[in-house]
Amino acid sequence: MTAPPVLQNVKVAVDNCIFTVVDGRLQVLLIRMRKKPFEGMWALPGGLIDEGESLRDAAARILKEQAGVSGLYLEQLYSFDGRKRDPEGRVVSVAYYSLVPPVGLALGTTPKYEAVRFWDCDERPRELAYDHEAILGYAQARLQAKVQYTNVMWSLLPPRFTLRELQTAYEGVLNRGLDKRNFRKKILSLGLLRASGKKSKGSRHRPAMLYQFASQAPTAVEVF
Amino acid sequence: MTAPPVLQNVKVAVDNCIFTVVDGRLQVLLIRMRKKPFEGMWALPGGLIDEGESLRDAAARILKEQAGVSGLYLEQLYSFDGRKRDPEGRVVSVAYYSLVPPVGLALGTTPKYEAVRFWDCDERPRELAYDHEAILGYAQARLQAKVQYTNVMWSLLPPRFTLRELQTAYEGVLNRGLDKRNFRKKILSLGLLRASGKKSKGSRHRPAMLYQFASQAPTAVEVF
DNA sequence: TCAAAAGTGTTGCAAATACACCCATGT
DNA sequence: ACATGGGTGTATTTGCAACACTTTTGA
Repeated sequence: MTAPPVLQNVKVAVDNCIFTVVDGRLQVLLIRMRKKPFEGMWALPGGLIDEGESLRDAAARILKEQAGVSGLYLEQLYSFDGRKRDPEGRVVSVAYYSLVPPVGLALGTTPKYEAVRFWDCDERPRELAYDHEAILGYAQARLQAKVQYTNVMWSLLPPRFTLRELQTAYEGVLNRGLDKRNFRKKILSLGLLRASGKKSKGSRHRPAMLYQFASQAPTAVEVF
Repeated sequence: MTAPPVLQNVKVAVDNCIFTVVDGRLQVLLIRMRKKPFEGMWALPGGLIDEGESLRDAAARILKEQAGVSGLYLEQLYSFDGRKRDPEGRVVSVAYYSLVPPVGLALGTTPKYEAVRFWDCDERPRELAYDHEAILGYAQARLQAKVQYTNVMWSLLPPRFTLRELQTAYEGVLNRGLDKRNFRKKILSLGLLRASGKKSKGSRHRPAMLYQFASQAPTAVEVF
C-alpha cells in the first residue's frame, strides 16, 4: 500500500476442474492444447480473465463454454503462481472446481482446443500442461473432504437417482467401499431426500425407488 | 488460452490476517491507513506483490514487516476481486492468514501506516477499509474450523504454556467453553505434548505444569 | 427357476459427555 | 486460614461399524 508501481506486469488466469461421476468413477474434463508451448498435451480448461469479469464469472464462463452448463456448483479452490508460461510477465492462476451431473452436457467444440473429453481420474494422462497436475490433485483432495461434511454430492447427480447410485457416487469420490445398510440409514436420517415413483427400464432385476433432493441449496451436514 | 491481450491491466495484492491469542481472546493485527481513499480507517496489512516475489513470499514479507516474526504458520485463504480501489485497473487480492504467539513480537513501526496494533476480534472497529470485513470474517471461520482438526493452535502459543492456557486459547478461538477434565484427557491422549518444570512466578495459587509441543510440524489430528 | 440387485435391524464397541472433590501454593 | 486455580476418575449416552437374509422383478 505504498506508492504502487504503475505497471506490475502480472496476468490473472482462471483454471477450472470440472468433475462428474459416471458409474461410480470420478471423471474430470480435460482439453488438449493446440498452441505451441504445450502443444498436444492435456490440460484443465482455463484462460485469462476478461476485462470487467469477476473471477467467479470467468470460471462460470469456462464451465459454460466447455461443458455447456451453468448455474451449477462452483467453488474457488486456491491461487497458484508457480507457472512462468508467459515470457514477458508472470501469471497468477486462480483455480476453481465445478460439479456437474453426467447428463445434459454439451462438451465444447470450440476450435480453441484440439479435443475436449472427460477422463476417469484414475486413467487420465499422467502429465498435464503447466502445473495442472498439482491443481487437479488439490481439487480432488478438496472434493473428497467436502462431500463428507456437506451435501455437494447433490450436484454430481441427475435430478432422480437410486440410493445405490448415490452410494456408488460416494464410493467413487471417496475411493473406498461403504456398507449398504449403514449408508442408507445415514443418508435417509438426514432428511434431505424425497422419494417418488419406481424405476424399471433396462434392469432385469427388482426396480429401485427413485429419490430426489428436497433442496438444492448447499447445506453443511455431517455425511460421514 | 486463446491469444491473450498484451495488457490485462490487473494488479495482484496480498492481504494478511495476523492472529494471536491473549488471555483467551482472539486478536487480529490491524493498521490505520494514511493514504487518501481510506485515510484514518483501519485495515488488514497488505500490498501489491513485488516483481519476482511469490504470493506466499509477499504474505511472509508483510508478516515480517508488521509483526517482526517469520517462519510461523502461514496459509492462503481465498482470492477476492471485489475491490475497485485503483481507478485505472482492478486489483485481485489474495488473502492469507498467519498465526503468531503473543510474545516476542515487534510491531512494525513503518511510516507507511499511521498506527499498528492488535485488536480483540470482538472489539475491533466495525468498519474496515476495502472489503476487509469480508476477508476477516472468512479468516476467522477458517481458523475456527482448522483448530478443530489440526494442531495449528500450537502456532498461537508461546513455547511453554500450561494446559489451562491452551484450553483458554481454544475457548477463545471457538467462542465456547470446554470441560476441563475432558479437554485434558483429549489433549494428552494425542501424545503431542511434553511436560517440563513447573511454573511459579506471579501466581498466588498452586503452580501448574508447563508443557511444550513435541513437534512443530503441522499435523492433521481430530482435536474436537 | 434363476440371476441380480433392492430392501431391511440388531448388536458390540468406542468415543464424547456430564459431573465434584481434594491439592498445592501465596497472601 | 483462606482464596485461587491445579489436578484427577467414573458412569452414561451416543454414534459408528460389522454383519445376512428375504424380496421383487426380467429373462
